[in-house]
Amino acid sequence: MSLTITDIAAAAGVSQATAARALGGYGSVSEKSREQVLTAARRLGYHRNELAAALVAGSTHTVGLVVGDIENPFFASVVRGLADAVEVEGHTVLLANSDEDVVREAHAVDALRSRQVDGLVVATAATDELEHLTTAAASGRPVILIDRPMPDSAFDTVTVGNERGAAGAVAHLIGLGHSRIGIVTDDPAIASSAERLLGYRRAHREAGIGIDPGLIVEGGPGQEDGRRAAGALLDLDDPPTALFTSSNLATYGALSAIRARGLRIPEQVALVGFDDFPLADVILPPITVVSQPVDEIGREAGLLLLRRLGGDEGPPQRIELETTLMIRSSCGAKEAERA
Amino acid sequence: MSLTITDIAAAAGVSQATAARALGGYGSVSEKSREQVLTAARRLGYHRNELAAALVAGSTHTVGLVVGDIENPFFASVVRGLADAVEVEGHTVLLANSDEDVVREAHAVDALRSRQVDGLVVATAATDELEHLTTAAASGRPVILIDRPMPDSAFDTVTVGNERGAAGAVAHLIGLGHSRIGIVTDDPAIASSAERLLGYRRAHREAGIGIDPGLIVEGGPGQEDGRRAAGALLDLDDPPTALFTSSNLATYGALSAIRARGLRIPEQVALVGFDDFPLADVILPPITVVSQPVDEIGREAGLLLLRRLGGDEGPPQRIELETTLMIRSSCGAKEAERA
DNA sequence: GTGAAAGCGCTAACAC
DNA sequence: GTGTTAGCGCTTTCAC
Repeated sequence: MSLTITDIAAAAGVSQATAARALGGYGSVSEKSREQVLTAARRLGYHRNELAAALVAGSTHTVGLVVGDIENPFFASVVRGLADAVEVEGHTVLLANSDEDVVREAHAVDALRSRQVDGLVVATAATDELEHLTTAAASGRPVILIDRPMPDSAFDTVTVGNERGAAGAVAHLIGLGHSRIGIVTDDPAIASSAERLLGYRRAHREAGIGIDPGLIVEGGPGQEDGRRAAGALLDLDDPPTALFTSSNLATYGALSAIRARGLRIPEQVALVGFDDFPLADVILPPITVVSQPVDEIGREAGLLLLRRLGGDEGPPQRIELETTLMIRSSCGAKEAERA
Repeated sequence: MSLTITDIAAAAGVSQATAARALGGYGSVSEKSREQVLTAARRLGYHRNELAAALVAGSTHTVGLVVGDIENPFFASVVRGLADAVEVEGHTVLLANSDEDVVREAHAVDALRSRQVDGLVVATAATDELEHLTTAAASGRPVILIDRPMPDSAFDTVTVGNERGAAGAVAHLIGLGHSRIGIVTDDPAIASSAERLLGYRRAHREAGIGIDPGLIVEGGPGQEDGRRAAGALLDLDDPPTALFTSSNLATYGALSAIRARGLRIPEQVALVGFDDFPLADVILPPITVVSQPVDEIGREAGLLLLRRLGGDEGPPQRIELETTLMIRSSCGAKEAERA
């Protein structure tokens, strides 16, 4: 259907192998035949079939990425970071959504593997049923886990300091005088969410403040989950004076719940979110967040993957990136208090 | 390296061809050998190599998508819509960013084509140099253009009623008493942006209001461009009383410029944006926007692509989706005025 | 229904 | 430096 190397070889008057060498840039070809082949290729509009090349060479120059939801700005940035990082080496990203569902994730991994991706980057929704990931890794393809830590696994991971970041945010709230702080968690089965809850607890412990279990509410992956959870917190008889939301969509939901009740931020309820988001510094009031180096997560995963593809056989890497507390105005911190 | 059909065939005690038929679900296989093959495959953990299959069958079950910027929520939703639509038929999305640059776009198209995608969906940054797209289409692979109309081309397109939508938004502003309305355009070379400007003009014309050319400012693809452009408008000696922003990132930028100047919306400056965005209805004040059916754009493109892949040889389709004016509070419209 | 054999477009030995 | 010859893992005739 399309032109093949053989067509170009014929047009250039050389053998198929020589044409392949000239086109592929490997082996040795005389300047003369090189030119002839390249000219013929250009003239006829030849397009290389990477598939055929991959079938024999064993590399598709394609990396698979599985995210929970591409519409989540966090993942969008991860995609961007990964794409930018691997693109410079000629790789392209095959994308799949899991909708935070382990079964769909396994399907996605399968779909990507069957397309022979060189490696896989996945923000897994799994906690224990890692079989689809271990078998993928066992097949010899590097698998890099992002965002959600996997302490006892042999996978390379790129994560952020969830516990430390969360603890810092909650400590900030406590420092501002809050002692009843509600937390809207993500799905607690997701390790990053669990770690953020750990940070919440640690900050309380270190400040010598007890935790009212009723102030810990389980959200979920979507904005609506966050809205519901934050709403439940705000509707308590003795509501918290501050909210800590465990993900950007949870923050969206909390914002929505707060607005729906006509509450003023930070006077009536303070708010800190984990993960920065577009407009966070533009809306009124600007929202204080624990900012994650989102692009960098994707970039580091891409770089690590590239290293693995380059033959790095070292022990599992656990890259942990730092978060930054971006103090804006949603907690009532005065300019002077911003360290 | 990985298991092949031949391995399974051997394990099942049948020929490679029979195993392939059982595994591929084509041709005719007896119930007995079928079972044997499938069992062996499951037991050994066989994974089909789609590449090899694609090489002979001619379909990779992969569609290419080129967007300007995956971090733009508009494109993120398009990706989601497309992925969901094609996934049900077993296709996967190969994603590439163009950064709104025609050269990078051409590279992206090349990268996707060489990976033998079955079809291409692209939000092209091109206006006249369509060669990379026409040659792609000429190669027999369906190419669907989204978001940006291409009136004189032979491509299938999925767009929205840009002019109508923009005109409606501006008419809304005029109806509220505004006569000095600034517009922050996207790159005017992009057809959708040009159409939105046309809508802006038409609304003025139909209302019998003259346009001050100084009120038309060119933005760009990013938030920063919008901020700069909106800022220029606001800093005019005789600034507009209302702003119409031509894209969501332009709206972000305008919001930022407005906040930086401490202006109140809508009292000191009204605002309508083209394209809805997360939090638009949650921030204060909620922002009036021309909402596009974003998921549907991707979905329709996916469905159309699937139809083309299914053999539909009909004339170029031009699907134009409707926008909706979401009246919120950023223009000062009273509840009563909301039709 | 099943097997043998050819071939998709390419890379990679291996001779010359 | 260049051509010949094998495959990569699969689908697809074509006999049987």
